Amino acid sequence: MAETDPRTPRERYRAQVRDEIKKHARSQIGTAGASALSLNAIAKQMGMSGPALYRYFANRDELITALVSDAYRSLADAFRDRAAAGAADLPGLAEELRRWTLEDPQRYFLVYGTPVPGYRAPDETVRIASEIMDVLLDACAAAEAAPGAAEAAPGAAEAAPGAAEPLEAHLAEHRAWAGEHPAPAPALRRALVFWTRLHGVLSLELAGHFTGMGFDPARLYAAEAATQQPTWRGTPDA
Amino acid sequence: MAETDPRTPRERYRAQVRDEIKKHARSQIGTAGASALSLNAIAKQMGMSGPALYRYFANRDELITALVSDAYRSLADAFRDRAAAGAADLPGLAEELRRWTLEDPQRYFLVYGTPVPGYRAPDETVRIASEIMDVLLDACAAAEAAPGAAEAAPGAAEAAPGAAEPLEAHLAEHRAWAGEHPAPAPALRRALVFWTRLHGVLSLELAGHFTGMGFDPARLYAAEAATQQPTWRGTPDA
DNA sequence: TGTACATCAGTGAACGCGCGTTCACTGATGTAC
DNA sequence: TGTACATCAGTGAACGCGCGTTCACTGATGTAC
Repeated sequence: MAETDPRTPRERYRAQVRDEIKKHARSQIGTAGASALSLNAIAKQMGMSGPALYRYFANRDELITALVSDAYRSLADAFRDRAAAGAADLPGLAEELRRWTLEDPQRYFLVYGTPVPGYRAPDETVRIASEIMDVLLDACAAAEAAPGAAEAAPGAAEAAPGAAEPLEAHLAEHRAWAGEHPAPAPALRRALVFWTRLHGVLSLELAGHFTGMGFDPARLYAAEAATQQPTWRGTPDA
Repeated sequence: MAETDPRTPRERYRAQVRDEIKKHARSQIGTAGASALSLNAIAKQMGMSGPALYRYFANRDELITALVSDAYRSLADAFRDRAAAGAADLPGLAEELRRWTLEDPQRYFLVYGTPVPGYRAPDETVRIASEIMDVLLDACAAAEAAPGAAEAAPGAAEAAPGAAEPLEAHLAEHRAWAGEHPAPAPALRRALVFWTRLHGVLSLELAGHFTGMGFDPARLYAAEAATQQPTWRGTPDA
């Protein structure tokens, strides 16, 4: 079962220390904020001298880049795994996003938070972001094809009819972000709306804007996640 | 028309310099990020020595506190003014929020962004936040009473019926955040949903997650803002 | 198997820098008689 | 109106600190013959 590791012991050791550095970096970011990352402080936590870290990362920016890439990667993996398990319907993805976020909020900040001061995200992130979007579009295309989607589609049944159609028309003409995905315009709209609604709850929740309000954000999140699910013919939950 | 200013020339001068410090602080935050605020850098920009700022703010934290309070205050004022002008319907408030946000994005970050490292927001902000919520609840209560609200209310007409009612029930039992406001449960729900949907678009937009996607976030925002508006009896926009 | 050499992880000293903040001061502005 | 005094904005030097990063080095680990 355990495949023979082609790496030399030294390479294994390197990878291990690299991971430990990132682990400490993550925990430091978690308590202090994105831009408050100090190489010297990490080294101290690890019982090493500061300059030792330069064996593993060329400089501070490269460490941050690695953290950002890892964060993107972990979300994309979570989505891909869920899709591979056949549970990539919209509520399933919503649940996965929330789980991923709350399990380790600093990851969320790295990907979706206020951009770090002078830092420019690596190009890799663009590619991973579109992987994530692909899973989402698959789910939306499926939802679109489900019975009941046509009549009960939010665009048609939601309040203020007529507000959604122009958006769909606009998206149909500006679908570069969807890449090669063949999702029809209503699915594109569904994906964006789904995505922004979830982030609306999550971002306010993480920024602490619901603390002291008394209600449970998870309920709000679940309700928002459900808005993009086509209506059943039968009764819900039965 | 110009009322006699009861302040002494010295007091006026103090207020003026204080404002100028905050102005430079804001522009510094805007380009660099929330926690990258340096008193010495501000002083240099103003052609003063660093210690001079201590005549106006006891320390760095007090400056940040002032900036945060100002940001909250300016949004509350914008909402209050809009309400006073009789244009505090939900699309109107959505428009105001977007205008306020894009006019000066650092204000948005100060209020709704990733919390600053070790910084604790002043208690004043809680009070101002509830002022904002009050205007929102007024608008939602009005929307709730509008013709068409009952049938076309998002809770009833949106996809996945049955997902909204439990949320309303939960909110009815946890309405501490609504303060004294007599808004009924559906209005509470409407306010929260409206609010989080707008922030979902804004936060992703400001974090740059729509750049390169090709479509216009303003369209998405407008569509989301319209979801909580009750349907007319007649045809929309006509 | 043993020796000679190369690789490379980690150290400690040092660099220049900018930070928040204090302190004793100077000099201008305002106030009281 | 003029003088004496108090107030207070702003300065310059100094503090200790932690930062990212470089450099020459030591000593352990791995490789080649």
